Amino acid sequence: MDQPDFILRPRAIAVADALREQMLDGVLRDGEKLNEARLAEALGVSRTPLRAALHALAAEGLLEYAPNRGFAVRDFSAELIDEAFEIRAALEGLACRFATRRGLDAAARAALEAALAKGEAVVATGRCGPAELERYRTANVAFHETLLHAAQNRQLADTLRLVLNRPGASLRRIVAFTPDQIRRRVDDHRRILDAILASDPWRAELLMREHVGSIRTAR
Amino acid sequence: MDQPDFILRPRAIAVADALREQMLDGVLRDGEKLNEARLAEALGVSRTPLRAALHALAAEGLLEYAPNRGFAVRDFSAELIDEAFEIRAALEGLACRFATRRGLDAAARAALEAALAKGEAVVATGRCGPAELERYRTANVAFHETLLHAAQNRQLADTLRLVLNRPGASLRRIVAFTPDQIRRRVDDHRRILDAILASDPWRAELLMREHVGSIRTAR
DNA sequence: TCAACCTGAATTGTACACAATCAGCGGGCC
DNA sequence: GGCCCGCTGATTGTGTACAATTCAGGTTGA
Repeated sequence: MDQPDFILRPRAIAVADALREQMLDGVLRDGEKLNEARLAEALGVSRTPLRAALHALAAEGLLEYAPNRGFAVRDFSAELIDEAFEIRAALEGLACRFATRRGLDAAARAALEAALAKGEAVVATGRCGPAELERYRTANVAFHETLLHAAQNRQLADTLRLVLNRPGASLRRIVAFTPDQIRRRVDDHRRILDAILASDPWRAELLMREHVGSIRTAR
Repeated sequence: MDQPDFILRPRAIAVADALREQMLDGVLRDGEKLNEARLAEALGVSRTPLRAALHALAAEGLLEYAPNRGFAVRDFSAELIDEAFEIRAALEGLACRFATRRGLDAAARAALEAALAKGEAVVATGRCGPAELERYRTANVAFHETLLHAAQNRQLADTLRLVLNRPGASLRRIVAFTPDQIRRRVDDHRRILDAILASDPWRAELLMREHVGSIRTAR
């Protein structure tokens, strides 16, 4: 949505997106060394835009870079993912406080209510097959993204985006697999929204922080 | 220290560092459009490594990028700097908690004590001329960097580093200009260290968060 | 007067060729 | 046998040429 598709995106940008995707999907394995010539051919571009993308991804922290030795996929062990979740919890808590302080506009409020309702509808089924999990996942992503947007803080959005791009720390990843767990997480969302609507920034922050932080240990 | 100087650093890396420096020093002005050909000549390199550096800096959030339209220095208004300080406060608070949870080794403890003693020595003079401010600045940087290192969390270090690189949010920037203000900030450091040594992670986090957050409003 | 539209100069995006550096390995030396 | 040295193929780093796109301006037409 940021990039209208009638604008031809430079290959460097498209390649960076593709690689990010491949890392999230696990096509590129942890610690894997990236050979520029082979990778360029596989992606159908020359080494020039590829290298620009690699430098960008290294700056984002997704790749390791050693001079004259090339790029390698950074390995995200379980411990590192735990760390990422704690950072994510702190930053999303912040976003929640900012959004509360600033106040929700009608659109944001409607979007949050809709996401919440969708989650509660999943809970109401009492089931948690693949279809339910998928519906819950999209509701969850919508809830968190809407809140981040409502914080209207681009620095925070950028910083958080970097953390969310880490494999294993993505918003897409859900940790609730039983009806009770989903119920608990949707209930978290309800309370968070209540705190925001009650204009209680610190409570909103605390609840969000706890909500995200609980993912870490819930594995 | 990360990069022994007998390794010849690629131009792309050196150029990125130089540009970062120029942005912190205000040589490159906010919002300024960067012309690749001119910039490359000014830095004495070709456009190839320059463009790699630009893509990296854009990924770090220091530059704006628009396809086919090039790179521009991101402008950091007072409001954006406030936002950066709130993020910094949250992340440094986190670092403080991690360091406490993990426990300080002898070297870290000694370094923190030394930085603190240096700050207290400045306070003891009762003066705050340029020399005192400079001594306080180095003590302050040492205190915060040591703590970040002691957290032993590379993801957090990377994330925080990005925020610290934002012009105006740097560690080098000090906000205490009267003896009383310096006294207060050194006293903050003392309390933070006390909490860490007392193995009180949450108090350590809270104190650090307040300490950094107070910079924002202290302007 | 003003908007739409050419047009070419400036600027960015990409490919490729070549230089610099590294990793693996075999041979000589102690 | 173990260590150092220098070679060689492979890989990364950089410069340069050219293609693609944007932008400023002047021109034309309603």
